[in-house]
Amino acid sequence: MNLKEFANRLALSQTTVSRALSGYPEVKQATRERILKAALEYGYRPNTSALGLATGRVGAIGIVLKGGGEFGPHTSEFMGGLGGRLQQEEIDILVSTVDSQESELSTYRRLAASKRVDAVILHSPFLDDPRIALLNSLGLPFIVHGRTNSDGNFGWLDIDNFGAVRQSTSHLLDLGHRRIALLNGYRGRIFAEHRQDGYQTALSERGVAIDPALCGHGEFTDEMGFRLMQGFLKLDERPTAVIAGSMMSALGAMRAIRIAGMKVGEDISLIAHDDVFPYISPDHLVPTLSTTRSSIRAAGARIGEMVLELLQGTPAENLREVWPVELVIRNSTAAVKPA
Amino acid sequence: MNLKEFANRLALSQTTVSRALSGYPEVKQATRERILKAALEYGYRPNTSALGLATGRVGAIGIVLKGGGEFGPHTSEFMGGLGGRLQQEEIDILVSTVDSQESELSTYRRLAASKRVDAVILHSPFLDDPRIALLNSLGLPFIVHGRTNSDGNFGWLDIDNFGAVRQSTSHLLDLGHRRIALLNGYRGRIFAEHRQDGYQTALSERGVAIDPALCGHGEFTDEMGFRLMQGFLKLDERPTAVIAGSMMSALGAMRAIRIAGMKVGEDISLIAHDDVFPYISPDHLVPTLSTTRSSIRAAGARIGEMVLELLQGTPAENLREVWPVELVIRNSTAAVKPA
DNA sequence: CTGAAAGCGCTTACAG
DNA sequence: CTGAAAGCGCTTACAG
Repeated sequence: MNLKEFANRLALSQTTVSRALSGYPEVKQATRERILKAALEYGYRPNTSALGLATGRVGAIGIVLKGGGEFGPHTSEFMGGLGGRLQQEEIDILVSTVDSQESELSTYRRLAASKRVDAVILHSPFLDDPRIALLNSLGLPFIVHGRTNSDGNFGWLDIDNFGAVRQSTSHLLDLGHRRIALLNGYRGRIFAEHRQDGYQTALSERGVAIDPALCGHGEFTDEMGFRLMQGFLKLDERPTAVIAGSMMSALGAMRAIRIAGMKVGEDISLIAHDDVFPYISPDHLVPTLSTTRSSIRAAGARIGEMVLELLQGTPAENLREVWPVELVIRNSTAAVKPA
Repeated sequence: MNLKEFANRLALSQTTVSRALSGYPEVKQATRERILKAALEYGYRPNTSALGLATGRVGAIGIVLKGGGEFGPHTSEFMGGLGGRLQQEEIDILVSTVDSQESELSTYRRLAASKRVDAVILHSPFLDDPRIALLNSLGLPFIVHGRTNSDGNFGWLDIDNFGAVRQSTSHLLDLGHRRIALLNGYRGRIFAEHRQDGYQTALSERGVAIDPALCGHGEFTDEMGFRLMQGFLKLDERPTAVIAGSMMSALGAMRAIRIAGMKVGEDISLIAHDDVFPYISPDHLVPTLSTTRSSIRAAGARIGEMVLELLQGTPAENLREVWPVELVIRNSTAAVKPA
């Protein structure tokens, strides 16, 4: 059923019906109520394409994901939060899959030229990120999940990765550890750089030298945590403590430690960054896992809100947030064992 | 830039330009080439909303996810495959988040009434699924990932869950196991019922009684695998073998087994269903893990293709596939230890 | 092979 | 408070 037919049934003009449905003030209360009730009854909804043509707004927010690796648990949780917030305004998420950086850029061009979305969300930014300049030149509104050094006036939300790892490293130093390994993301990604900085800052503050052999880089998966940890354990002088970038890498690291015949929280201390996955809680591991905690789902929800604010006219420079990260001590961390 | 302006620059009519871009045959080859080249140069793309209004096709496929639990690794992999296939036709995935069965149904009504998508993908069907009847009555084309007993003419793709678990159970029986536990999904979901049937059939074939205490139900997560396995290990007569529903539950089960001081592949045999996650390979576990294998990413890609075929007019009854599942023996399965 | 024009289903200035 | 009509940017029957 389209507006014409729906208005006819009510013996009203399309104008009045449209205004009532859009919440415009100049409709008599009684008329509005009658229209709203009928819309529910007949299941009338404006055609999105027509609405998009007439208003320029399509009610969808875009996110571009690399088919290979970016459909993971972090993205899922983030999208759960994002979608949950957008759902309240009946805005959907448009996911475009790409297989390379190049096709990611051309996808933004496509989305902008065809006016397929009202805004996009950029994630996992690099130190200097070409996507920023592109989106600005396309005039496609966006919010960045993370930060970047790239020029441009845009909103973003990031967690304090620097502070998180600085805290966890300091805590391990307090416990007497000096050989502390870091399971980090790939270099070039801002969050990984920030974590590296936090790690190095904490070590430098105590005059502990940095050993590059203790810095691993990879995806935040069980398998990568396992493999990197196995590498650490093979070192002549193995670490006595590890900081894992995610719950997934922590699980992998714990497997490697156990298989090597050692105990987490006794032979090796472990702190993980916890993005708060509903299906894997640090309290239910054995031993319970000390973590730096920040809900990526909550970040997704807040970014959804920021996009809505952006589209309502809030200037991008007012949409910038750094979320603090909390260190939660549990049983996976202990004083270093005397040699 | 819109069509009018683009056509003006080329000194052609909108009609000719539109036809050239849509690949209609009645355009002179030279003209078409000139238009295609210019479109690339100027970055012209038809406005999706206008296209949607004019043609009734919007170039997006919908999928509705429950915000709570359905944004997980299985969904991610599936969507990676789906998106990868649809991307080739520049079709995007529209994700709508909901928080209940009820709001899922009303979301399908919204998507249909507002013509927001060309088709939807239904997943994790129940034995008798109200969504089927709704989508049929809405006239919204759809493909089901999984099967259902619900009436209605629709296409679907499913893996042979019955055969998979029947095979793994039989193999464990061949190895002399009689106490075999099953980490299954929630009852009511078709795939879980099929797996249960495969399990029971294999046991019955050998005259082995079914012990309900050995049948666990839950999400396919590390944590759920861990907790259910801990429960099994506390039984007076513990299982000597376990079939895990996913790699995630297998990892959790392995943790529980190790923490209990036992060895996988010696004290307890383990077979997992492997949906083939790129970041967790059964060959890299210790011990390597025997699995029943079927790529959920490949299923996503094929379902993307099936949706495209459906939209091109292939009758739904020609779009039905059951994929066989392969049992791969590795080192986590061994003959039962003499008591 | 090419073009002028109607129509897709809305919103929104403008008029009353 | 309500309505007639232009316009958003395409596609496509119809005419040539």
